[in-house]
Amino acid sequence: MVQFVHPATKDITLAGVLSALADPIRLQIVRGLLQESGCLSCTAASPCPTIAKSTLSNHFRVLREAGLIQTSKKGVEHQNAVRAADIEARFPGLLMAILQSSVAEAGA
Amino acid sequence: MVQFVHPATKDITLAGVLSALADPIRLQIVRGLLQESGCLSCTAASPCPTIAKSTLSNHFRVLREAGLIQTSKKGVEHQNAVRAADIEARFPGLLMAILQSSVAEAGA
DNA sequence: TTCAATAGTTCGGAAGTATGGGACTATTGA
DNA sequence: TCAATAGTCCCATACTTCCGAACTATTGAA
Repeated sequence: MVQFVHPATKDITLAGVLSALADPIRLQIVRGLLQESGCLSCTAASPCPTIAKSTLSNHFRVLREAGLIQTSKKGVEHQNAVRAADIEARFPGLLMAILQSSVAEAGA
Repeated sequence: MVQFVHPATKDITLAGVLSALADPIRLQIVRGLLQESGCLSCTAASPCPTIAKSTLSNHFRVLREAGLIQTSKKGVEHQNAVRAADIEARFPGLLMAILQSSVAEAGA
């Protein structure tokens, strides 16, 4: 049975998006989610295995509250997906610009 | 006599840019600087007169360290300018996307 | 049904960060 | 030389972030 949990924020704010993605770990989580067809459990989406579970949970909470991801629960796992369409509707071009900058930085 | 002070960061990082602009006051400072032909003193660029001088000074330090602005000293005032070309060279499209999102948010 | 395993959340303390008041520096103009 | 102005520096308080430990919820097996 799949059910939505932790309903994501209704109103996505710019400050929320920027401060959420200002953290390199959260940015990598979002990048990972978009690459992997957009659905991963929390631990699977972790960019670094040494991060404490509680810290990771906190990062996902921040991403949810910023309206960047939506989480549904399937069995014991949580499935996380980027709300790409909602973000694009609210702030056209923003997410892509940030992700491209992230690629540019990694490539440098 | 004009002289450069507080040399701005050499390497502009994405995390630095995002966390600097995640603060609404700093984002408004950058918007204000770009509107007013890009040069304003610290107090003139303050979006809100009730902010403490020390807090404002701190915001400008963050913007400088993120590489977003350059500060030169002319007499008793500091002149601040957005390093638009440097930012564009490092992260094409990023600053414009953020500023347009800011306008979109304010208009909503 | 009971028990263990797994996935996340919540709590609390330690460490880091932001805010603003007051003292300080530097420049100008009287 | 003195007062005024623009910013910076320092410090105390308040707020965040990180992690370990305890907790909840779901599944699957004995």
